[in-house]
Amino acid sequence: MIRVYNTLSKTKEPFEPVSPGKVGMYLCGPTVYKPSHIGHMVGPVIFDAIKRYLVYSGYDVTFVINVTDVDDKLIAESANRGMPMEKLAAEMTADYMQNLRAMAVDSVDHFPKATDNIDEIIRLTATLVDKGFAYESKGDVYFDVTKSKDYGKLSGRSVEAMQCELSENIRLKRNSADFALWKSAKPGEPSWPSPWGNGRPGWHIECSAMSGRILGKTFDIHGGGLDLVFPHHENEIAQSESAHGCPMAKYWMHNGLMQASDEVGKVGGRNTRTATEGDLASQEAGKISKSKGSSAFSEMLEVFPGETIRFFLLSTHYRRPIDFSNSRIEEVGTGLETFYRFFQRYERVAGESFYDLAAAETREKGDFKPGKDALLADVAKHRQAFLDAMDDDFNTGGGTAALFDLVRRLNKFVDQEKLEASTDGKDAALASLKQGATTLRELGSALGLFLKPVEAPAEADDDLVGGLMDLLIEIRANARKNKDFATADRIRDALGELGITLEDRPGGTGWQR
RNA sequence: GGCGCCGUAGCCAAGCGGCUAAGGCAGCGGAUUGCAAAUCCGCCAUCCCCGGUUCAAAUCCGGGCGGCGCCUCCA
Repeated sequence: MIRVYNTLSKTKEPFEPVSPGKVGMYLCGPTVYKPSHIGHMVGPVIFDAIKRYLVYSGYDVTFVINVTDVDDKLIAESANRGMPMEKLAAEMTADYMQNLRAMAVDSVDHFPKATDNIDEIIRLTATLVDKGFAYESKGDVYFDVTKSKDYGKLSGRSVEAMQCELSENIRLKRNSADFALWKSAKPGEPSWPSPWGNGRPGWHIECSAMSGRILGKTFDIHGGGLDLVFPHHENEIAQSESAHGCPMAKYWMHNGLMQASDEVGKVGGRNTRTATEGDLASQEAGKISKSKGSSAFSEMLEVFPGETIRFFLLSTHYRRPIDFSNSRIEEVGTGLETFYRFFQRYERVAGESFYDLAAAETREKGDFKPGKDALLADVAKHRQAFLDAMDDDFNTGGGTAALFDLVRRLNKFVDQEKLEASTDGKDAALASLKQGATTLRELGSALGLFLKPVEAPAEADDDLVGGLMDLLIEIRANARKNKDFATADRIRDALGELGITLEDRPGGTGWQR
């Protein structure tokens, strides 16, 4: 039984989809007016992992992330750049998509754009006006929060508490907390014809329109950053539920926000990372936000592999805020190496790539009977620990811990059985190892990890380097055979200075950059 | 001011009333190695403070202290 923390109830609830077996999931995506920063990746990575885990658990999941491509910020930025809004939006959307790919976020079924859904937005707005929940005011249309009896139920605010003097520019509204569904166009602004004149959608309405169109009036999971609880999600609820007369989403899930650690910029002096890489995020401590500014995520990807950043994001619970710093990601990367080294080890021992293992795609199929096999008994135990953690509100931190336990157990097995020296007559041990590795692949896949080999730091002359390395290793092997350790160590040390590490293993010498 | 979150080892972090408080990074000791690297084994916390509830609390309640978020645009 999966349990989910619901912001609406502030408790963990058993996860039971509206329609048995089917899950509709909507995540608030970006407003595409600037290149994405790491904060934009948190939600997509987490909800991608959640979708994978739900699919793994046997659900048929439809996952939607919207792209808001018309809004005040877009209009301002495009004017700023002297570029049509559509062109700016297209460029920034492309940047966003590329970043998602790098993070292995590929479980999204729909990326609806606001500008492709203007008709639906107008229809929904008209419905709200017809039903008396919204009113027109000089070409604008506002939602009247006093008409929604439970307005504030998500964020715990009361309409009364939000009342304040109506200032000059919001005199068009009846109450200060009312928000725009439709905004009349000023000259030169992008606009669409509507019953209220030319204009464009307000900020919140596109999510109500698109989630309703694709997932239905009531769907299962609505996600987003904690900062969206108010006003964005509160207003979505007001719009959708007033228009449809039924709950918008059953579970509201909010991820913690990424914080830029104040040590950013100071780390790295010690070893490999240098000061130039120090300000991938804001130099300022505190939340990474638009107003504070932070570097483009694409630049970060030039320094860290996508999978390392993904693992970093998944190594803690999604509701917790995460402090970002380069050193933290480096540490996580060090931990990830343990897995990658095991994959290479597995390939040497088993003669097949870890990435070619056909793992079960559902937890049901992945279940196996360990019998009296001591290794498999432990594998099953760690697998269960992983499932228990994930079932408990998608505790990816606990889940990754189980993954570490699992590799360690597998490495220990390879050591004990001396599989690296020789596998002759060890078919049974190999079979057990394969089952263990397959389980690791199964669980990793459920989080969107270890999907495909990390790209080697590709250098054009790999053949040449490979040939030279073979030669050096051969020369060194001869030296070692002759107890000429001076020569052997000279070779290893010199390579070390070039950033190449030699590993003498039972089966021969290997190397890595 | 209103709403809310957090405080577990040097650092990150799981844990949500009851087994010896997961896991990662760093460090130390050992096995292995010609020496290393990798791997494995071991060591490294009574959970911010003070009260209370309970047979039993890191886990619940109250009060402090210390971080932080939202209330305006934000994933």
